[in-house]
Amino acid sequence: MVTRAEVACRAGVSVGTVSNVINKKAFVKPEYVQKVKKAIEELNYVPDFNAKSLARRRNNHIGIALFEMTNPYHAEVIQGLEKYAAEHDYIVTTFLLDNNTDKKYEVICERRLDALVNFMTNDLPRNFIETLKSQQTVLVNFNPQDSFVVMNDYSQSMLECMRLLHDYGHTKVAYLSSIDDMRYKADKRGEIFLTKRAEFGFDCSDDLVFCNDDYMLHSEEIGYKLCGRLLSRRSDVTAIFCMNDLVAFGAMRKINEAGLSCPSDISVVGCDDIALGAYFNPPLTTMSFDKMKHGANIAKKIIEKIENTESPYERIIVGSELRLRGSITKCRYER
Amino acid sequence: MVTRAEVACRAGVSVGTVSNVINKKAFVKPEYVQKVKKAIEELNYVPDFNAKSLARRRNNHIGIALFEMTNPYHAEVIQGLEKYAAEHDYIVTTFLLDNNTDKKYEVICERRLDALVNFMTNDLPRNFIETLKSQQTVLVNFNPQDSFVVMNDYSQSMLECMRLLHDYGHTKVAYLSSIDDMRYKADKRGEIFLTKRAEFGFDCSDDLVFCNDDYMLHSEEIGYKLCGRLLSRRSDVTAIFCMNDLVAFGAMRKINEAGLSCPSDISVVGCDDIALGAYFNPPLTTMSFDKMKHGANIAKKIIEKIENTESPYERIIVGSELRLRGSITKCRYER
DNA sequence: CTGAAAGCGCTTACAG
DNA sequence: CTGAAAGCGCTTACAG
Repeated sequence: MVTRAEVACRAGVSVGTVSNVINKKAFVKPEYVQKVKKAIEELNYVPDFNAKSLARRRNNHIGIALFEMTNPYHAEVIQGLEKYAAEHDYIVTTFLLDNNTDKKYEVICERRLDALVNFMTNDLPRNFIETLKSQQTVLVNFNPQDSFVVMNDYSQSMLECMRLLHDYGHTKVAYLSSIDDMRYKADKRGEIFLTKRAEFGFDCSDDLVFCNDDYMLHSEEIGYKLCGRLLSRRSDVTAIFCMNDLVAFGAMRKINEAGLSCPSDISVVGCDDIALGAYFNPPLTTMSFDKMKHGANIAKKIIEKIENTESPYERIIVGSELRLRGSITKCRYER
Repeated sequence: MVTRAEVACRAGVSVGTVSNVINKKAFVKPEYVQKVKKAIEELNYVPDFNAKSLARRRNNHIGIALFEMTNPYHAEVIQGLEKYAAEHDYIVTTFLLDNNTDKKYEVICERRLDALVNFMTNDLPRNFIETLKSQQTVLVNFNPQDSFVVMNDYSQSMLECMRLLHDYGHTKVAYLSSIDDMRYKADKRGEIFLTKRAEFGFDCSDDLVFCNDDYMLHSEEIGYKLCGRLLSRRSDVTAIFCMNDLVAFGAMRKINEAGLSCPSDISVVGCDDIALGAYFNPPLTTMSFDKMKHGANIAKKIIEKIENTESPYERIIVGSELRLRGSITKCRYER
């Protein structure tokens, strides 16, 4: 490996000067600039970012805490995030916190990340967060007082969809949540469904709401399982809100296996508009927002905060719109 | 940030000794071990992995070159890879090479990765590869002479499936490839289809084979597009092999939109068995292999090679098995 | 404007 | 077995 010293030597300048031409921080006599560039070219010199990091005490490294990599929703958000980050010389690495988490908390801390985005649904240990804070790591989706908090505002499209189902004559409308009971009520979607369903004339029974109780399950499995419970408890259900598209896929599978049909027997609505939703049969109605742009926005906030500690933590709110597709239709009892 | 020096000071030993107890490389008097551990505990000391990397000239960092993050196939493989890697103290970061690639090649080189896995379908520039080699980066899926090469052996399940379609009375069988003409023939699946279809009595016309010609498209879009071409050219087709499950989803969508039905009009077979395939309507028949385990195996080979340069580059071959589901059935003309 | 030098937080021969 | 010290490849005040 050729180092900066060799470049300096060949260019006949000091290492500091080489740094200055590479980082364009200070003015360097054009003649030297040329010499240095030539030396870099000839030696095929590639700077060592890790050494740079140590000296600058900044890594240009953003971490993402995830439970599973196979959720296309996160994949799209991360893709947008990593794209923006890359344009600003940051790399982003994902940490799977599905097992052996204590060790992984350590690993994350040791890497001295500049920022960590939390996409887990369960809580992370307090001392882990404290260590991160003491390292000045910029946090996303931890406690509001010391991190950015990303909020999806589904209220408009949720209401729009509820109105539509009402107009279609549905009254036995269920809700399947991939998060547990407590969180479900805090989640905007759940809250709106709970508080507004009476207004739309929906049946307000408790047994139309099902929450996940097993953290190890993937969303599609959750949807499948919860829909099974729903059908056995309330065979009169005619429409289902699902907390995300994967839950909806699981529910649709269960509906098919039960010998029923979506949408003619049961309408299904998902959330997040992952790319494959439009490819399903029937295509999935869902609440959509620009996930790539959202990811890029998160990255932007993070980088601003890293490069200017003064910039405040705030909420990042994203709106959504209803994407109407074949998975919902008029209530069968209305025809 | 508390450093190793402070720990040493509080424990009344030298930094070297602290290193020795942390890394367990040399025997340290038990009394000192205790003191050091106590100091670490009290000071809440977390080692700096980047500094360690610089000194050891090894990063414990594996990179993955990807075109898109939303392909669930790669997601699963990467998940297995990252899990194994994490257990061995490596982190893995993905680099999206979908745009601005020159800059990203630089970034990758600057990070001094210990290994890079190539999941791109197009070629990477020679000088990029050369730089990586000069850095001793362990390569996967580059040229066979200087990298591991991962091969999926679909031949058994491919033949099994061809036999089944034959038994079901299909003769107008198409193949949709998400990679271009040249690569398609080199790919095992394509090769087998091409060379064996006569044996199974399939129609051997060229216009039953369609290859992708647009690198910017995602697999599901490719399947949708190619299936459109296929249907307009050969409305008599009764079965379709798709190069992967996403291509199959695209094809199925097109079939539905054309007013046809899968499988009663056209049987569809995918490849890779991504998790959502079983959730489709109809559930997708596909060629399956354990992607997590496969990813873990790649990680294992990589780490062996990093930690023992002598260990040779070899081929990593994975077998597959047919996963029979609802998307294929008897040829409609046979009933 | 440029060079010499200290420093970033570790590891690792090398003496003792 | 342990400590002092050089070194990893950069950055960045500080003189000049």
